[in-house]
Amino acid sequence: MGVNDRKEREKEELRALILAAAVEVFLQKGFDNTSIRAIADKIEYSPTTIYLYFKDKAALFHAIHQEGFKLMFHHFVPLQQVADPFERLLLQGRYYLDFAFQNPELYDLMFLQPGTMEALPDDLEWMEGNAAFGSLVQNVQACIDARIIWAESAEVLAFTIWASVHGIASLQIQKRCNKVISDHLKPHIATLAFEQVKLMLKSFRIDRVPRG
Amino acid sequence: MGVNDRKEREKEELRALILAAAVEVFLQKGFDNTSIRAIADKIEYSPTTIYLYFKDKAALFHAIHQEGFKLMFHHFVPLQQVADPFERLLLQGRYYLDFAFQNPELYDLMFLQPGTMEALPDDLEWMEGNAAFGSLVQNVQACIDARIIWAESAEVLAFTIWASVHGIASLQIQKRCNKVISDHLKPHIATLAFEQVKLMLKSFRIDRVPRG
DNA sequence: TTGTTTTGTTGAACAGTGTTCAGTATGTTT
DNA sequence: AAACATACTGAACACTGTTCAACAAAACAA
Repeated sequence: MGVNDRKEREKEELRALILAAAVEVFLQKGFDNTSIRAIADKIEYSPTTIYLYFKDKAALFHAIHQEGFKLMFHHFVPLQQVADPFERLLLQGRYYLDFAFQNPELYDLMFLQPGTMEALPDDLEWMEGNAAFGSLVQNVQACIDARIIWAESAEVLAFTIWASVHGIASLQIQKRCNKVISDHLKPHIATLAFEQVKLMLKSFRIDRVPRG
Repeated sequence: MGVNDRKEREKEELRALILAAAVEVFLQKGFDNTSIRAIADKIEYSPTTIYLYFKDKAALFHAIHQEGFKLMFHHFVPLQQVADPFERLLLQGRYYLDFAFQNPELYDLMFLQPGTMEALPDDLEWMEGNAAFGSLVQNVQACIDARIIWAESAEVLAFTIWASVHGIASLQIQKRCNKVISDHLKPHIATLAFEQVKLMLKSFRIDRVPRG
């Protein structure tokens, strides 16, 4: 049935078109101002049509959130070229922050908007998040195996690291930094952020020496 | 002019009544489901009336956010009894996490919702945030002065600490933890969180010794 | 080539939202 | 008692997400 094949292809294309328009509107107008009608207008379809390809608005946003992870993984590709585990861990921190600062709206959707998580049922897995966190755990484990870092549990340490980096990204993106940090520090928040990550990661090294 | 005094008092009372109802609805129904009409219904006033006491919905939420900080400062009062600077710092981390875990909706409004910050004009200060962060900087500075901790800048280190703690709270409240962390760790996230804070703060101590 | 059925799309409507403005009703002052 | 000021509200506007009956076109059957 060549006809069905073509139809399926067309259906997939329209879905992709809707998703692309949704991403565009989302990045341009932000989370709160992204309406189904605005997306429909952009591709010159009726708002009703969108509901034939996505269950509801939450499902559509979940699809955008998946696109965000695709972009993030693409951002992480160069890491595989780095042989030294600790260097790789450091660089992963830097890339993570880079991604967050360069794509604040996407980062917000991926890690901050609660609605995005409530969209997927309780028993269903958060595949994208697991994959991202899993790669961090792996890198931490590599550092432990190479006796560069000591930790009881790679997962717990990975979580600590993730929380720290995410905390910085979150405070910046949610605009809590600019209102609290001294003026002379503001221009350097991005570099400051990475310095913090370096400092933290180094504090877990076995060979670290006391300061002072 | 006893009449004007009374009127002013009544006006203040109604404002407080609206705010109290707003907090109640907000804590009960969550951010997205808190509507002006629902608040108006609760106190049996017209929705229009609310606009006589608050410029718009953002201003109302900003007032709720201020209430949240009042509660948080109240939560922090016992800290003043702790003489040892490092103990005080540790305890501040614990109390911060306690507050976040016990009042997830309020914490969300105070530190995560971006709209709350956009409500106050650019040139205006974020008083509540500055006060909270300021007290952290003070405690860090006290540790530095007592030569318990070493740091180039108390402010930068305070920011690092805040980011770490906030990161944990954020991941938990935005429900990113449960989808990523192993099942056997989930019941202990609260204690785990504080262990992380302890670990991190201890890593800044001058007298710390290398592990392994 | 007809008639039938399936498929893709939509206009109109519903219930809800934040917000505004003309009007009312009440209390205070002259 | 008349004039004024104040506090409040009903109705409306322009949005929002979502649904459902209607419709056109394409695919299939005869």
